[in-house]
Amino acid sequence: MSAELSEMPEFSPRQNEVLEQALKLLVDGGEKALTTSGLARAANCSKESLYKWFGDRDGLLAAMIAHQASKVRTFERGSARLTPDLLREHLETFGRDLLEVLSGEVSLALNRLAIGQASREGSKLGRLLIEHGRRQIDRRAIGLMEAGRRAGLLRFHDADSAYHTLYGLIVSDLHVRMLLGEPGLKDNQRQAARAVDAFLQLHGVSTDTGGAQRASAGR
Amino acid sequence: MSAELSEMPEFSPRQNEVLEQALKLLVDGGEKALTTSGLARAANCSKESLYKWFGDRDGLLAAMIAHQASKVRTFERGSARLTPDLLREHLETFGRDLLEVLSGEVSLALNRLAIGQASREGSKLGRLLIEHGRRQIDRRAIGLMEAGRRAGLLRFHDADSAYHTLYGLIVSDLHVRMLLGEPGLKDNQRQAARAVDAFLQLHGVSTDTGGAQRASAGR
DNA sequence: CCTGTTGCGTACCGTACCGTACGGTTCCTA
DNA sequence: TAGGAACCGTACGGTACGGTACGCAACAGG
Repeated sequence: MSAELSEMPEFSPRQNEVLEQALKLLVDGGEKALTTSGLARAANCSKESLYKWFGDRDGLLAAMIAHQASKVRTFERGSARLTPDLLREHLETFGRDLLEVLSGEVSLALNRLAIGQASREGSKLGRLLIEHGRRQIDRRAIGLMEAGRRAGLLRFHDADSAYHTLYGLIVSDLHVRMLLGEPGLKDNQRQAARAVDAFLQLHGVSTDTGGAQRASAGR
Repeated sequence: MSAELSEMPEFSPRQNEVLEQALKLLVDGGEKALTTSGLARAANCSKESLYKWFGDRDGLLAAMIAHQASKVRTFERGSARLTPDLLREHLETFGRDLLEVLSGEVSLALNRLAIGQASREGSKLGRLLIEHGRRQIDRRAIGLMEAGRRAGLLRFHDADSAYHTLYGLIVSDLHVRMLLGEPGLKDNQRQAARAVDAFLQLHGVSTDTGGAQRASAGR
């Protein structure tokens, strides 16, 4: 689908290469490790080029976010005739993908960066990250919600609200904990399955999909 | 109750005064604004004293977390004979308090600080923050869970897991969004009520507490 | 009154980083 | 082949911060 293809600043291959190096530096060294000199050295380019291309250090950071977001395209499902089991499967896949993305090294590093800068500058990076990084996955989920309702499998007043419920059930406080440095889950699939069970118990139609509830073991 | 009164480093009144100033600087300037010189100037003390008292800049940050945590004592409810309505009320109060704490300026600033430092140094601050800032509130919630089960009002296999479900329903992605700079909710009470509704639908006993479900409007 | 302690104010040092400038090299184009 | 643009590597200036050292005032006890 790809309604509007976002403002497309898009960078040259060489610039993308540099941005990739920048992400690498950021991931395994934190913001402190991402210096213009260090990036120039690591990427075999000159500082002058960095400032010519990205204008500013903040411009570099914004470019990194745009670059990373451009890599995480999520496909809108063609959605061939939803069945209860198919809906559950799509929801679980969504949950697993969400956890996978949120626990990714690059995502964590960028979120840490934006959060660190959130105090000053009116949280420009934060808004950028929410816009670019979130819109895609939100769209996918809400599409799924409404497809489920159209198929008579889900029941809710507000798709956005239902989506936030699903999100909370899947992620809980895990995202913040990982941002603070705790390790992620061992089994994202299991967590997604449990969350979807609960979600369907809340918003699924009474004819439950495939055998009441599943196993629900401890965290 | 206050079982163990935590390791009690505890600081002198003068030191607490300085720590308070440090929090103030951190809150409305971010980490960049919290410099030793700036703190010395703002708190009318000398840098030498800062280093004598806290040893290090990281020591200062840790002291700030400990100091803030020492202010947020949460009372264990005496829990006089739980009724369904009382349980719901306690859960909603817990949810509102949780949202209130998480959206507090100081909490956000400290979380941002710890998250910014999470990459380097093995996320020492992050662990500190989770330990000091979270244990109290976790205890309170889990106590509530188990009291509810003992009274035959809640049904779950694992109190910890149920608590995380409640947490996710209450907070969803709001915490991260606020950390990124977005404003909080207008009505925490409403959000708490909706979360508790869903939670009781999942883990409450069939005899629902007072009239099926309440209103559930859009976010 | 003398002396030791505590803490304030400030000057200072080394370092690191942002941003710019300059010389040299490669590659494209006329 | 000549000219120019883009880029690399590096060096430099300005600034700011962490941490230390020194001078001085207030105050306690003998």
